[in-house]
Amino acid sequence: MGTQEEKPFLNSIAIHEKQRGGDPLEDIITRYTSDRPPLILKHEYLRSDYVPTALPHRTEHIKAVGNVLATVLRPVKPSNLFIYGKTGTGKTAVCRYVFNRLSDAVSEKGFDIRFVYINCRLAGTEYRVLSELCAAAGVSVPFTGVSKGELFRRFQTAANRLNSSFVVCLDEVDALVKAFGDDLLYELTRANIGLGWVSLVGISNDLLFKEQLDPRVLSSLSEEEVVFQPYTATELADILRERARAALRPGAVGEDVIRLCAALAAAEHGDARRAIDLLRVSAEVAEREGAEKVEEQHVRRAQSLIEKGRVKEVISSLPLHSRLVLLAVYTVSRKGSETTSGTLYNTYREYCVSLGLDPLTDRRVSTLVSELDMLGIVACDLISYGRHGRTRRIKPTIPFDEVAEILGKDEALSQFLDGLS
DNA sequence: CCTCCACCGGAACTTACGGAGT
DNA sequence: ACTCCGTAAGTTCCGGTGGAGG
Repeated sequence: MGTQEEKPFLNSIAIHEKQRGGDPLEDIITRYTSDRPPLILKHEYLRSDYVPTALPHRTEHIKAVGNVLATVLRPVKPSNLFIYGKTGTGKTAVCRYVFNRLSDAVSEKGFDIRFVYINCRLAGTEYRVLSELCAAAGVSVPFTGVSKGELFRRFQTAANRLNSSFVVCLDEVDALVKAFGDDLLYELTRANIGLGWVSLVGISNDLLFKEQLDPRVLSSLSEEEVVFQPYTATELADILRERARAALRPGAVGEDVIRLCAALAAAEHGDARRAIDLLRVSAEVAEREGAEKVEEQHVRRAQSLIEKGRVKEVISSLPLHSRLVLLAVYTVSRKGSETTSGTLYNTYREYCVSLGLDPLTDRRVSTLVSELDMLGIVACDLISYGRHGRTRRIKPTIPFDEVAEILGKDEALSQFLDGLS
């Protein structure tokens, strides 16, 4: 969920393309075999996870992070470091950039200091974070079956034997702590591995995250802190200009398109990742059309494409009961009545009964609704009807047709949509 | 001012499952 | 074959709670 990796936008675009008479592939083939160089020369430079050699407007941050970690070159254990900032402010890119440089410098000097980057949200569990640590220490561990304590012990013995030290970056560490508490962080900050040491670089995009930490963990983890501010529209434009220069055919994007992408992304918290995604998809749209250059209309289309793609992706990966709940939200609100937890649950239960399914409890449905809320496909607020109780009011956030289109693909669900669109 | 509805949401517990180790 | 472990989904239990109506 959340941020998107590479998406097959290409397919959906290709399908929408009108078929003219004759060979439907002819257009495409001539386009791809023509002598004219393609719009996009280097796809990888337009991926948001690519770490460029230069990071515009982040020199100060690179210096700050570098200053803290540079003691590895002595080699002395660096202070633990905490990095805060919203999504797409360059935290990950800066961290990886510094890691790359320092890792080279360290191996030139012949020290065995290993730089490990772990994304806690992608790893998902404490167990998998630990197993990535073990992998960095050169021990392979089973996917499951061993206790966390055992895993930690294996990491320590391996590190001990190698006599090496670690700088571990825990990206999106707030996700880990929210789900599993800060025990692992506590263990790591005081890990004792013989002559070596473990330094932590925690990255969080939740600014209130600190409050969830045990004071002991907090004090040792944030010996040093660096805060990342969101990019402004002009800064985003600089970033996009860099990427476009590296990735696209010269002259393929005008200044107006860069500015537009930057402005659209800046409106959404100055998220550089979104800005770059937007530019990439815009270029892809233009490319597929055989356009000479990327125009404003391509950007607009790319934006709605990204949004639709996100919604579709999220909804179609929902488990059955969540989809039934979602369906109930949209059908009830379609009938005009206000959707409260009670009415929602009743409709949901009817659907379950007519499908021959055991309905989940209201408590469970309540958390499913919260999940849908967090995914942004419904919107909830808590209201009180006084004597008549307190409940959540659940409102749809996406046009009914779009949801109906996606949910309707399921035979079982489409029957409930009949006569509503 | 107090009551009491119709839920919310935290926490502990249960069940099912799949893999490891022995 | 059997035990131990982690994960995921779900249930049971229960202590709140904002505010219209008494």
